[in-house]
Amino acid sequence: MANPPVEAASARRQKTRDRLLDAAYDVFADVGVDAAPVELIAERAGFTRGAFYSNFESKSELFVALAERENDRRMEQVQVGLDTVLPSFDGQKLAALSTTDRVDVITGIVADFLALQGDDRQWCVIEAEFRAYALRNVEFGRYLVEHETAMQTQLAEVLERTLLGFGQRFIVDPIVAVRIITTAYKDVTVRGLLAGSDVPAESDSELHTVIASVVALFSEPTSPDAAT
Amino acid sequence: MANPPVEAASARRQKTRDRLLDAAYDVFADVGVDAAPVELIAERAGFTRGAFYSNFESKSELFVALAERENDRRMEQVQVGLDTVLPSFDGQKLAALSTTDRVDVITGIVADFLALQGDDRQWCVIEAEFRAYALRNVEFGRYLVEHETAMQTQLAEVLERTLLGFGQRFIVDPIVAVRIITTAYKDVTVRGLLAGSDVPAESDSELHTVIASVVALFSEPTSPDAAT
DNA sequence: TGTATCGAATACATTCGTGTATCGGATACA
DNA sequence: TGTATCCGATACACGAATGTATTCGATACA
Repeated sequence: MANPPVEAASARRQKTRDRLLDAAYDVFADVGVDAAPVELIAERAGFTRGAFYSNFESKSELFVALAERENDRRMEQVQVGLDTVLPSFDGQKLAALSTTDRVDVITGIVADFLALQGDDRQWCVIEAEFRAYALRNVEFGRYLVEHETAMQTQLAEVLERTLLGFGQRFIVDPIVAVRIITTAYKDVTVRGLLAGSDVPAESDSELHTVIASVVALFSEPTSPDAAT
Repeated sequence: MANPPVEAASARRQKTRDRLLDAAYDVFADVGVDAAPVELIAERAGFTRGAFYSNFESKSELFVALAERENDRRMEQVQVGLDTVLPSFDGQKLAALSTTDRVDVITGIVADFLALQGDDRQWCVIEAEFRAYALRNVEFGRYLVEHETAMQTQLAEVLERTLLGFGQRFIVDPIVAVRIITTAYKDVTVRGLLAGSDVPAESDSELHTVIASVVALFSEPTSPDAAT
């Protein structure tokens, strides 16, 4: 699944490849992967089918390439995002914050993280396509789980470090806590989209409840006397 | 969306309609909705395309009909399932159970409920298709949210009643708690499918953790002195 | 300036899916 | 037993999408 291009393509070639991938992203979000004609993708990129078949063997090859590009991008974004956000926390005296403020901090991190990971309409649609495809293709399924696990591991580390700043630590596998939070977040986001882009207020409060609860529940003071 | 057939079809007609829907269920799960040719559906039902077009105007009409049939079926299953399960609890002295046993009871109810709601491979694939389609079709999106909300409301009521048997009650909107549980459940189920039908043990324990935690966190004793 | 190469456009053959119009057989009913 | 009706099968016409083979233009390089 992770095959870097062996022969480095020319700059020009790379550019049209990218434009085709950009177009595919749009088209897939608009009409779905299966329903998307190669011609529409090429056309929206400003090319003809000739260019497409000169750059990709088939639509499925492009699909996989797109998945890898998008997933890699978001993984990078998350990593650099964390590198810039985290230092500003580590130095502070997080321990001095009130419980409410702590939850706000966590909520902020999670929201930032998940925004980096992508929460716009198009990406949600694409992700749904990925998921549906993955359920019908074992190899892609494994790849997707791997990617998602990597993302969740990232967030888990951040939360662990932040909790540590509070003098807290998880009492369950942090990745489980992260999964609860992220799936809840996705659920709220998607429901908002499905319902027709209203009820943003309710969504926010729901999210806050979830995050606050998970954090409160799954953590305990690090002071040794509180341990089981 | 909810248009019952005005003119009652003949028994024969209804039968072929059902067989076509059954076939569509399989085919959609196998190759996806968009990629499914009408011919394949008809053929797998033991008919030709002629029968299909005699019974449905188009594939999208069949798609909607299928969604409604499956959703309605599961809603019914859940309702009758609850009617048979609940009485056996209400009479018991649930309050006498230990905390661990209580969690087991809740977990059992949730597992039963979600199994009724459907957790086999095919249904998961179909649901993913529904979701992807819903994100591209406002009307269907609203319908789907409505259905899911109805299901969640059912489970919420059950859990509320059961907690009451424990002398507990939710301190947040029960439907929010239910959503956390169900999305976590779905997540675990789908990840299991994607990873290749192994790790069932790990999945179970993860689920148990989630359910136990949510229940423990979002409820409090009903005794008035414990209220905020 | 000439030439070779690379990359996208074009044209074409073909396959695939759709939808419709018509046919044929079974069933119901007199 | 005859006849009408219902319903699925068959045949056909059309459009859409694919993939490939070839052409054409631009850029790189001598």
